[in-house]
Amino acid sequence: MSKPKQVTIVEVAAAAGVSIATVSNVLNRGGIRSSKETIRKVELAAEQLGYRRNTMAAGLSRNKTFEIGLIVPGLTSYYGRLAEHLQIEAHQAGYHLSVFSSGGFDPAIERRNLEVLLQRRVDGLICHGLAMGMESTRAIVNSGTPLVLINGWGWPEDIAVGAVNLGFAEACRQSTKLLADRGCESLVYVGSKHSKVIDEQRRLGFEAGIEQLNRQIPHHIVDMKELDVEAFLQEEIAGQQQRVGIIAFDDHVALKLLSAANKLRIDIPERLQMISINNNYIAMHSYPGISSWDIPYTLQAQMAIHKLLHKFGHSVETGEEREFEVPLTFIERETTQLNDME
Amino acid sequence: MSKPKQVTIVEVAAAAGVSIATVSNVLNRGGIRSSKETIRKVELAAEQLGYRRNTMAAGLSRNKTFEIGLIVPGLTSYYGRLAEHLQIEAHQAGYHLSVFSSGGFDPAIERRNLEVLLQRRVDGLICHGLAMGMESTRAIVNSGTPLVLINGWGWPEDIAVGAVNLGFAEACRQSTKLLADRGCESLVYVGSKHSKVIDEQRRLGFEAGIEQLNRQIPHHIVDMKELDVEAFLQEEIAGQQQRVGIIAFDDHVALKLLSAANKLRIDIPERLQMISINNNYIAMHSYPGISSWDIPYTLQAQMAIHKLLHKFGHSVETGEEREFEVPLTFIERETTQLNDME
DNA sequence: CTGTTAGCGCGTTCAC
DNA sequence: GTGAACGCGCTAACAG
Repeated sequence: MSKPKQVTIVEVAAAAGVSIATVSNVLNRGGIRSSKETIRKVELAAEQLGYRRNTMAAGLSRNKTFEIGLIVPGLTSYYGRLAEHLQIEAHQAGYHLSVFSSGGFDPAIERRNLEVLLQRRVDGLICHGLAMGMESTRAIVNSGTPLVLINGWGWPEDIAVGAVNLGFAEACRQSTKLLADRGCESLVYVGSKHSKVIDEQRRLGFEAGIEQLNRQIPHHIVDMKELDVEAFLQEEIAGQQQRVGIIAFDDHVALKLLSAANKLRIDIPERLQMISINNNYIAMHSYPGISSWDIPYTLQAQMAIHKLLHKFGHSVETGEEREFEVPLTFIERETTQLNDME
Repeated sequence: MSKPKQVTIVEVAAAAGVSIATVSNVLNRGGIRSSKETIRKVELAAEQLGYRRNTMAAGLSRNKTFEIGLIVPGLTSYYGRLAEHLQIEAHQAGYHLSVFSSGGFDPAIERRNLEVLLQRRVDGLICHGLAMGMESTRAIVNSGTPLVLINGWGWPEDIAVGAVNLGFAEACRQSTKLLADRGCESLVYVGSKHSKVIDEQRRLGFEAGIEQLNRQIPHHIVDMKELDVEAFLQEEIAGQQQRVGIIAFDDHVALKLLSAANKLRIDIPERLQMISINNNYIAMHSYPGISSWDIPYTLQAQMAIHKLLHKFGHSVETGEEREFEVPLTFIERETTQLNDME
């Protein structure tokens, strides 16, 4: 069962009593160089017949699709919001964004999605943390399709026209300092190895933060995946008299820690302080509220889209650097606010 | 700056020393009716030249795009996961899914997305809870593109070929009963009017559940949007000696309630019991863990895709009913497990 | 089995 | 200002 035939400009032209070229002119460039009368007739005919322009034919003909492809590891939480904002920015520029999820860093799926997108001849590509490695990426992308990376540090110039990176390292560095200032006598970063590069950035920032402290301070790095949360907290906090500061990979990790702490009746923020990254719904509405680094999605999305538009020849502002760093904003909540500060 | 010219079958044909039709045959139907030798030559040439089939040209030519459009209100949490699963199912059937977010039930954006999708001549459409109303929907969709609704109750046959609906009503009905059985002497449904139809389903289920109880029981319905959570809990629970049962619209709403309850030191589940819908990360990892209704995403996605495939003529199993109801599964956690039951 | 040819729907010259 | 004609890259009949 094939699709019912759709209305084409041929039929509109016939109905309006003009040629197809005229119809194309009117319906395309808003009726430049056409008489008012003609415009009216054409628009009326198009309206009545229910004409809808065929994207494929148009794209084929002018070798431009006005489509941007996005590949993200998933569509939940952070990735989902990013996708939404990118879509908005793309629309605003007259493009539309096709969103593909690579099912959590699966190289095979990622590769297939990339292939699909290139076969559609998208004008540009935005990828979040490529999983498949740059050798094969290069082979695929060398079609001439501009690629912008999000959270891709140190990629060679010949594969990506630019990158928009979140300032995770800096956020973690400052968090370390802040927790130390708040009187934490032991610091730990609870990461998530699964998200390779972005976990690494956080770790680097944490280590840099430790280095910069004026004093020696016990610290270590653990991974949420291989962590018995309650046992960890028991040992880390309940056993000692000091105040411990935790930097959590993101709000999800933070929630787990927080729940365990609540269960163990650990006093927050007296005995345990915590900072997370993402500042999503969880951080805002958990108890106690989690101090967290907010992500400026709009700016991030704008930069990514603008880098592509710039490559397309549109005149838009875009950072000069190939790697643009988007700073996060600290939102303080109860997990770091000492009671006597209220 | 236009795109660099891409390799076409013409060039592959020349390189392989065959005609373009042969190339098309080999590269398309996996080499049916072609000699081994020819296949090898063509594949080699294609490989070396970096040929990549042009989806637009193919689609234009055969009047079929193998593309399915999805419109959801957003891309976070439930919607994001739904999109991911739909994408998987679509891929498995040889289609790909273009995901569009309508920015939280915005009729204008939804309409524009629909328009874009139809201009792309997608083979089918999946929409989650249409916002713009069926009059205008009908006008748009009457292009002959099959439409499957997700969580669309009671839509006329001429606009959608079917619907896949989650059993919210039933879940809420059973929740009501369960809470009553657990000794709750007062019940309240905390909804979210913003999500019209799915809120309504829950409400109906709640009311049905109340009706079916053997005894009279105080109950009412409130909306999270216009709720001072702490004041609400104070009045509802702290002031009385009875045990209160709450059914929350989803895990997000539940988290807010839970946090307030924790803050007020309300004993859960002795004084307050709670059941939510969605069973996402929050329900699983909050403290105490929230009893919640799990959504069978895979089944839901399969049904939706299969309804479309069926319409396309593929022979797949699909429920006979136009509206297929997907049942939720109850996952019990601490918010309803009385201590003496451990 | 392979090649020839006629579209698919639209954008874009050019003449008129 | 308008219309005829060609091309975009590919598929689908047919011929051979």
